[in-house]
Amino acid sequence: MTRIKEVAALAGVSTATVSRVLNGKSVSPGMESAVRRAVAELGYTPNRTARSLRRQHSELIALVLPDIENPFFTSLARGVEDVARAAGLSVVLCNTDEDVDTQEHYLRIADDENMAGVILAPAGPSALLARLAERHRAVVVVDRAVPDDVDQVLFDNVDLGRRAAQALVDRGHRRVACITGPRATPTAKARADGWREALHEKGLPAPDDLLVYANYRVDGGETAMAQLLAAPEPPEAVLATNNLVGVGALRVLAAGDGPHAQLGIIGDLPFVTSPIDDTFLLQLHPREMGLMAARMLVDRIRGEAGPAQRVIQPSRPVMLGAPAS
Amino acid sequence: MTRIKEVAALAGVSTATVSRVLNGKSVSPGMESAVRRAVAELGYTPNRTARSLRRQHSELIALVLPDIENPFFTSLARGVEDVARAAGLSVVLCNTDEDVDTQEHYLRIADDENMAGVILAPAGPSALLARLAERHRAVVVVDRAVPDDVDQVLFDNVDLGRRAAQALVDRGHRRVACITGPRATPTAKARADGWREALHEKGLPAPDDLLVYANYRVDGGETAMAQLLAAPEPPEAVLATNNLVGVGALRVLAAGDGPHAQLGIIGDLPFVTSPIDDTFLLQLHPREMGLMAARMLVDRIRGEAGPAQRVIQPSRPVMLGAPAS
DNA sequence: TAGCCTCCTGTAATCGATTACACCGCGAAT
DNA sequence: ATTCGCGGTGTAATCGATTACAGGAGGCTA
Repeated sequence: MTRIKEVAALAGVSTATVSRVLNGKSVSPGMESAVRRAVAELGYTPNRTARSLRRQHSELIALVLPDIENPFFTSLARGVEDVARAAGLSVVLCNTDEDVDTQEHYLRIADDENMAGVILAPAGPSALLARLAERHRAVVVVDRAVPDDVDQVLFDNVDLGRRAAQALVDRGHRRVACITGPRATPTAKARADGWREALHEKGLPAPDDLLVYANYRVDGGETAMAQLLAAPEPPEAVLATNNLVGVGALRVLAAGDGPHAQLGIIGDLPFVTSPIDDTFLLQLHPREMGLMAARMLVDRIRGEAGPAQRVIQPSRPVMLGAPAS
Repeated sequence: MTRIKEVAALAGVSTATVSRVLNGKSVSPGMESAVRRAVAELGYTPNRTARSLRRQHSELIALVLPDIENPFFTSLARGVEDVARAAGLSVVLCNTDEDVDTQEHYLRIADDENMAGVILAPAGPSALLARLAERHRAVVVVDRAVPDDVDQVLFDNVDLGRRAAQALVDRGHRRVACITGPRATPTAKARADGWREALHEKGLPAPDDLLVYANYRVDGGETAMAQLLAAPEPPEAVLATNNLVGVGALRVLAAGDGPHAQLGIIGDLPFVTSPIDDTFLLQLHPREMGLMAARMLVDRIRGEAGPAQRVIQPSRPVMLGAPAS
């Protein structure tokens, strides 16, 4: 591989001058063109490890996600990637599998690699996160709130739950169930809280047997939906609070060997193949969330000061197909 | 952040000794325990940038993919990630969007960052790939063959196409269409070749109007399927040669306002929500492919010599639900 | 007891870039 | 004509680890 010394030798200048040309510092025109010619001839690109060591930060950002197989997070990753690429940064993708230790492991690596910044969708509370933020490393948290004083891009989860449940009630349903994520997940709890509030506001009961905590995956949605439909008095409508759970619920409905129920889903419904005319979708935009988070991160990396921001990402209610009679 | 000097000072030894303890070189028991105590007390972890510079390679591997939103590739990524993590490596995920220039850009970065290795699902021919391999950097190509002399993990695409088409013919269909990927994609062409061979072997015609080239995405499958079903003499069965195209085809069938056709899909059918009783699935295992590729890469990083390997990944035919009458 | 070998240990070189600092030359100001 | 200032340049320090090399202590052999 070519080194800066060889470029300097070929151009007949010092390494300092080569470096200055490549970093846009002022250099006399004659030398500049000599350097550029040498760079082109040798196909030189600077070694990023050496640069990172000297500059004390690399051109990498870490994107730490709970589940890279969930399309919600891959869309988010896509958004981050697009902004990062435009800013000359590369994305290191880390999968925590919802495990806090793994999360801490990757945050530590991000630190030890002198990465320029971190975007984290937390699997749980993190001690390292606060330390990173304190030493003013660029950090943005997405999707799930943390108490720390860092930039965050979030949904208003209570509001999401409320609006989705309201939409189902407004279609005339009185027994509206809710399938949400694990009890320990604040996001899941908040959306369920919204569901409960909406029912109460409409003067409807929200009994415990209409609320099911499931894992936030397809099989969780399947199990929960089957359980709800098998009840002595099945619900008229069901709210699934995330996209994978929604897919599971849709599968059970599509199998069609139980009572029917209208479905509401909070999420982005990727790769659905069944007709979903009668489904209410409160659409989230993970890609936009990723774009926003990455922009904020890039601003911080560029040195933007100021207090930590909390950005609430909007969502869009969509009715798919014709409403139920 | 803690530096090795501070650890050395606290333990009362030289930095060399600290480094040796951390890298498992022999050190006297007394010093070793003193160093370990100091490391624990300060919470020291070595700076990876400095280590990479000295060792001439980092603990990162690049995974360069054409489309991180395609579940096929996210499953593959998941497999790579699992092996990498176990080997102490982190994965840098790069999305080429099927663009060769972007691909070269990322390969160059992998080189400039002194990454330990690269796993590439090529969007097209690459000049850098050969150069990396020549300088015996660890490289593994997945999913799409390249002519270069590097390790590859592939499917036998002609065979996949043939077996899937055979299965549809064996169910009694005579007009079997094929939706494959872009004409320029060798994988797409190979699977279509297999389809053609199967029909010919069965003494059936494989006319051009039964072969549709689509983009390898959901909308490509939708358009192609709609086109096939709208033909004056629609096919009795349709083979979709990748999972996203299959999703698109399924959507059109599920909408149900055209003639019916039996579907065959080569892929891994993620997140499908419609009943797919009558669908033949030739199941691919991208996660296994990722595991295998990462294992081969790790072996190479550890210094394994020997000629470049070509591993053919198996697939499993699955009939979903009851066969058509 | 002298000579050698082994095993640790510390000092300093090294990886490859960026950049602080010193210095040089030239034009402007006095 | 001297001084000052300034833009441009090169030399060498620097980032933080790993590791080549030199040297010292101790055990073993002759």
